Amino acid sequence: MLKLEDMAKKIEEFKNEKEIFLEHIQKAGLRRTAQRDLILEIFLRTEEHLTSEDLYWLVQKEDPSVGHTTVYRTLKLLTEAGLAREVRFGDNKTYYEHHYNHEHHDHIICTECGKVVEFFSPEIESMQDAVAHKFGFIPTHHSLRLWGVCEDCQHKANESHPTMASGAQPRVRVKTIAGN
Amino acid sequence: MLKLEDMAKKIEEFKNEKEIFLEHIQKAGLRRTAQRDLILEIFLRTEEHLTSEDLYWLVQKEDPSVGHTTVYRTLKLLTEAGLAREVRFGDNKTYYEHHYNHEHHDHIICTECGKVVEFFSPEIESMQDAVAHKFGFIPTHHSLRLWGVCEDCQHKANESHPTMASGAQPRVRVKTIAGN
DNA sequence: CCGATTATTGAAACGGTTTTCATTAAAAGA
DNA sequence: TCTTTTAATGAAAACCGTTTCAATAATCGG
Ligand SMILES: [Mn+2]
Ligand SMILES: [Mn+2]
Ligand SMILES: [Zn+2]
Ligand SMILES: [Zn+2]
Repeated sequence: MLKLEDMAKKIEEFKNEKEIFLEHIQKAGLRRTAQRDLILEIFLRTEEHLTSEDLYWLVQKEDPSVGHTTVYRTLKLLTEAGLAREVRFGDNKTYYEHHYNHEHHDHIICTECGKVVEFFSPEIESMQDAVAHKFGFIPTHHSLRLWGVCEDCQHKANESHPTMASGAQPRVRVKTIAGN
Repeated sequence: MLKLEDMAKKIEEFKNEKEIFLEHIQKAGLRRTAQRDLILEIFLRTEEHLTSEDLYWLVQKEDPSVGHTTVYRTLKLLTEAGLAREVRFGDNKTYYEHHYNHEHHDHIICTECGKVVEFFSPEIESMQDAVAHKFGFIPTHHSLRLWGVCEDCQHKANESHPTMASGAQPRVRVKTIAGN
C-alpha cells in the first residue's frame, strides 16, 4: 500500500472517530468546544499508550491556554464514548490507548524491563463471559493483565549478574499478531 | 464442626502465618518489631478486603503511636511474604486480602452496587500461562477482573426507575464456591 | 551489658488522579 | 442580535499511595 493511501485511510478513520465523538456529545447533552476538538485531534494522532500528562504536554504545544484538568476530563469523555480505553501497567500511572477501530486486547508486562505486549485470546474472552453468567452477572467489561519475564530479560539474567532489576525503564509497546 | 474447634483451627493457622512472616523477615535480613507483630496480628483477625487506611484505624485502637506509613509498609511486606495480596476494584483504592491458606481467586465486581464475588477458573488460569509462554514470557503473576451487573441489580433496574447508579456504595464480599 | 551498626519508624513531602468552585462561554430562545 | 441558561474551563485543593529523611531502636560483636 502506498504511503498516500495510508494517510488517506487514517484521515477517514479520524473522521469517523470525530463523528462518534460529536454524536456522543449530542446524546449526552454536552457541548462542543475548541478544547475538546483539539484534544481529540492530538489524541488521534498518537498511537502510543499515553498518560493524561503526556497528552497535556502535546496539547500545550498547540494551545498553551488548555489546562491539565480539561485534558484529563476529555480523556474520560473519550473513554465513555468508546474512543479510548484506560490501561494500567502497575507503575501507578493511568495510560490511555485508542479503542475505536482497534481490536480489543489485553497486555503482558515484563516485570524486568517494563515491555508491554498486546494479545487477544478469544478462548479466554469467552470463558470470562461464561464465568460471569455462571454467577448471574451480565458482563460489561474486564481487565486482564499478565506479568512475567520477557525473552530478552531471561537471556540478560543468564549473561551479566548486575541485573538492572526494576528502575524507571521506559515502557515499550510491541505490536503483535492477535490470536492464541 | 464445633465452634471451639473452629477457633482452635484459626489459632493454628495464625501460628503458621506468623511463622512464615518471621521466616521471611529473617531471610531478608529484616528485623522483628512490636509494630509489625501488632499489624500482622490485626490483619489476621480481619477476613475482609481492607485498605491500608482501614487497617491503620484498627491498629490505632490498640496502639495509637503506630503511623500510617508503618501499616502501609507492613502490608507491602506481608504481600512479599505471600501472606497478603493487593486487589483493586476500580474505586482508586488498594485493598488487601489474605493470601496464605486462601485459594487464589479473581473477582467479579458489580458496576451498580459494588458487590464483589470471588471465583476461580482453572481453565482460564492455564490459558493465561499458555498465552504468556506463547509470547516467550515466563509468567509470574496476573490480575483478572470482570465487571458486570449482578442479579440483584438486574432486578432493581426492572422495578424502579430511579436507579441509584454508581454512588459510594459499600463493597460486599460474597463467598462463593470455587470452580468454573 | 555496652557501643556500633544499620534497619525501622513516623512526619512530612511528593506525585498522579480526582474534585471543588468561581469564572467563562456554548447553546437555545426571544 | 441580545439574553438567559447551564455546561465547560482552569486553578487550586483534596485525596491516596509512595518516598524521603532525621530520629529511634533492633541486632550483633566485644
Ligand atoms: Mn494496548
Ligand atoms: Mn478476594
Ligand atoms: Zn523484559
Ligand atoms: Zn449489584
